[in-house]
Amino acid sequence: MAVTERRLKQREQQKESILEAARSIMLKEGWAAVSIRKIADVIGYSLPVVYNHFENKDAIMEDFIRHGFILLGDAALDAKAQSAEPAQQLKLIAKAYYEFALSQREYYQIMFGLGVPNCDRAKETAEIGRFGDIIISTLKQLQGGECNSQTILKFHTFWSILHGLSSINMINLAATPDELQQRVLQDAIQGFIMNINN
Amino acid sequence: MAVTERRLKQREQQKESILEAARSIMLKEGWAAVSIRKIADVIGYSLPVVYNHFENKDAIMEDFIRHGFILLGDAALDAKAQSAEPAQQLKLIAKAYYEFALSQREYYQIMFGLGVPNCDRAKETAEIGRFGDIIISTLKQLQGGECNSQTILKFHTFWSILHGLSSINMINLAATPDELQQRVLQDAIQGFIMNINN
DNA sequence: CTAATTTTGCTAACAGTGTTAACTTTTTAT
DNA sequence: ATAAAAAGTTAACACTGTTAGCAAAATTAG
Repeated sequence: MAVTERRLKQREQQKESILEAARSIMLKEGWAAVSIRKIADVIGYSLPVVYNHFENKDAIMEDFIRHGFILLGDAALDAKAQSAEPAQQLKLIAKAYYEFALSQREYYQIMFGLGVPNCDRAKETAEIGRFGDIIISTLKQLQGGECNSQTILKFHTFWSILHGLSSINMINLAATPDELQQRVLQDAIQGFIMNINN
Repeated sequence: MAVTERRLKQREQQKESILEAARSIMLKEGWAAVSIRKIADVIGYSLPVVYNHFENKDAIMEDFIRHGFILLGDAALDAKAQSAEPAQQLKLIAKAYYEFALSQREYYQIMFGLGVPNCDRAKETAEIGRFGDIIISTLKQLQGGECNSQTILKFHTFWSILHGLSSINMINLAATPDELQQRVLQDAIQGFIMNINN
């Protein structure tokens, strides 16, 4: 029966339209302004329809977190592709990360904000792993191919530098000109790279 | 008239009891569970009384953010006092910062979470400045007393390292043993100090 | 083509939330 | 004692997330 197939397709489209509605509200008014009723209003269905696709509002947010990490991973991949040299790749990834954080504030904030209630499994999704793998593979190349136990720690450090500079800059916005901040970031990454084989 | 003085004192006590109630709820159930009604219930007054002291719920949060930075500043001061050598002071401050972030999760999350709606002036309070000054003064000593334009940038970098490692660790909890994480932090600070006069 | 069944969507409600207006009680000052 | 001011209360408004119960539509079976 092709009918169930069509049904599934329609269901999928409906789900997608829910996410699209939520995304447009979020980008316009912030995540706090996203409500199930507004979503239902935008997609032209009544309120409980949303619950056919998402168990609760948090589930929608988790979807956004996943999507955010896909976008971030894509940005990292694009950056990495612009060079063949691992060290240079890391610098490009750093730049891309910083730009993602500042240009996609809403995404970045729900990805790293207090949205995480209890270090739940939402943070250990495949998408977060993909992002990590992109960077870890680059680190491996820089270290000469082998993946010792230090590599994961180095990744941790690299990510911390990126997140720290990005988020402190988001909080202290306009305190430091963007150009200077970019230099600070590149300096920090340079130091990180030089110290990669300590 | 001593009567108005007594009144002011009672008002102040009432305000303090509101904050105390909010704090106890927050530490037990998280900031999201704090509601005006619960606060009113705990302090034994009706709901609008809270609005005699705080314009809205965000004002209560801002008070917590200020308080959080006082606690963080105190922790930094205590750490700094344990040594007379600036370089060692920075390491101790770093350790204290990390410990504050992990032990006072609720505070740290509202201080740096998505609680910041629009980079409002809430972030440029005296308390945040005090925390910054504690570290900047240490950096100045390390650089030989003068406060050039790089100092503020160095502070920015130092803070970013602390925040990055702390918050990434909060998100990826249990991914890396605490002891290792502490070593990574100290390594990063060591590198920062060695590079202080670049 | 009709009848039964499943799917789909709706209305309405519950239990909360922040916030404010209007009223009552208590306290103070004359 | 009485008028003025302060303090506190109840009750409502406009939202929120979430769910139960019912109506309509689409699909399947006879």
